[in-house]
Amino acid sequence: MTTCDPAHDCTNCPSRQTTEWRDLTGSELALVTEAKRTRSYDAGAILYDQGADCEGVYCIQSGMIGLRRLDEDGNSALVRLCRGGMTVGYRAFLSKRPHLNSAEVLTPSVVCFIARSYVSRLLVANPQIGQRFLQHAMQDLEQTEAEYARILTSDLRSRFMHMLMIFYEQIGYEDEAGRPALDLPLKRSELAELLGIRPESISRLIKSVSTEGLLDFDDRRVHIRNMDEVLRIAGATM
Amino acid sequence: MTTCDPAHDCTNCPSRQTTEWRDLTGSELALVTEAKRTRSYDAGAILYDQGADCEGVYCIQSGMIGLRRLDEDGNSALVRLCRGGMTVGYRAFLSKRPHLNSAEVLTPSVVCFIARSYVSRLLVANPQIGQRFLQHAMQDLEQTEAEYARILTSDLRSRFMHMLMIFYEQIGYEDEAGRPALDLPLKRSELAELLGIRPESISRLIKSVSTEGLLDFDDRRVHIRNMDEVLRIAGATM
DNA sequence: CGTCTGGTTGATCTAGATCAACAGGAGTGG
DNA sequence: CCACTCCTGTTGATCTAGATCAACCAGACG
Repeated sequence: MTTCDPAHDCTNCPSRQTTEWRDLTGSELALVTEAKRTRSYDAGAILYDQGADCEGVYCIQSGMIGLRRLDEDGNSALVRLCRGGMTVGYRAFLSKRPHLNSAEVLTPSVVCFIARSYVSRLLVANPQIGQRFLQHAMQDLEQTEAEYARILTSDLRSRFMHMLMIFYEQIGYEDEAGRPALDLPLKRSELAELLGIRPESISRLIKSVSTEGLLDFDDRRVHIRNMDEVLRIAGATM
Repeated sequence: MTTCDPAHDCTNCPSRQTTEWRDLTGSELALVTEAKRTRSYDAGAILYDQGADCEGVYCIQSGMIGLRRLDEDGNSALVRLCRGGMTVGYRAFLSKRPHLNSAEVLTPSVVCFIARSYVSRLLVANPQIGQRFLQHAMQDLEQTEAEYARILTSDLRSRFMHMLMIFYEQIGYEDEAGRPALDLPLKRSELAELLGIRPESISRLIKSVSTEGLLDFDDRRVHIRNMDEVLRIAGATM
């Protein structure tokens, strides 16, 4: 399921500049490099379980991690997606309480684990890190609240288009014909879990926007045929 | 619309113990007492507008404030309720960016305003305050994410019951007959905005749970007739 | 007295849920 | 190699929860 690859060195890690670790000094970096455990994970692997105590934080180098929330009745929802350059599991660390979500590997990923004790040490050594965590929390809060407001006011089609545009911003490209395109990193059922609907409804939604000529879906590949209209439906504030 | 009442003194303010100001020392408290502006607001007043720059933070002494988000199409949703002992407007202060929501007075309220410059000074003088703000952000994030997950997985009836139970925890009491009861602080249309539905749907929802004998609604007064069942529908994790 | 706001009700429409069937791979094991 | 199951996705038929539009009612307030 997982393999270990200790070759990575945080000093040159390209992801680090976007994480809370960007302010580390040379000696602190050396500490992290020594402390971290780098591993590759296949899709389906679990970084940590909802309800488990926090053992440390996870720095994503590449791949996609989903934060999943399970309720009492066994319903689950994907509440957040995390990609390379993001740190997950930090909230349980800061709050000193159990994880509220589980972290599931959605696409093959390379992730560095840094144990709680080291993070604590770094936090004491470099107060800047605390600031970065605060910023991270604020950013997560803004994003979640925006999605929350969107779900209360917008219909499904608008939320679906918005989700696609988020993906496009992150991993969009131009196809051979110069058209905007993207390769969805998730399967249909995961898209459904992000929107809080059933997989069947995703199928029908895709079919309807396809027949209207807005987008072309070929398995996970999406070609955007009418960007203006897609953006209009998704809503101005992207 | 509003009246000014400078008589309040933060030193004895009962709300302070639950806010980020709980760690203030004597001299810092004196600064706040001097800096703050205490006012009474009627329902409908606006503390700040979505998109406006942050001028300071608002300490709620009593009453209920709603944070409202407006989207491009003019749809609005109530994304958060804030009561006495809570500080609002702190996020725009921390992020140094415009307010993402507007703050609207929902029931007559007494609110202290503390200008940005003073908050900055306090933040420098007492680093504990920064910690408190981080905790506040983390708490808001937890709450919003929990609601977000709930909306994705639960049906309307469950969310409605959950909302009522939240109110009950905060302002519930026992009626003459010893039954659990509460007085809703909001009008029907505001309840609807919290759930992202139409006022007509709230009416019908109330009618249906009433005829089932779960609850009695008399205008804004609610008597809970079958607490076990209400809790079951609301979901275990309250 | 008229007007306005907040709330309820009725009739109808529609978006998703639900349940069931089925199709195409990808393994897996004979 | 084939037969098998598992997994993912699609489609169809039907049902239901809310939206929508319209009417109406009660109280507050000029």
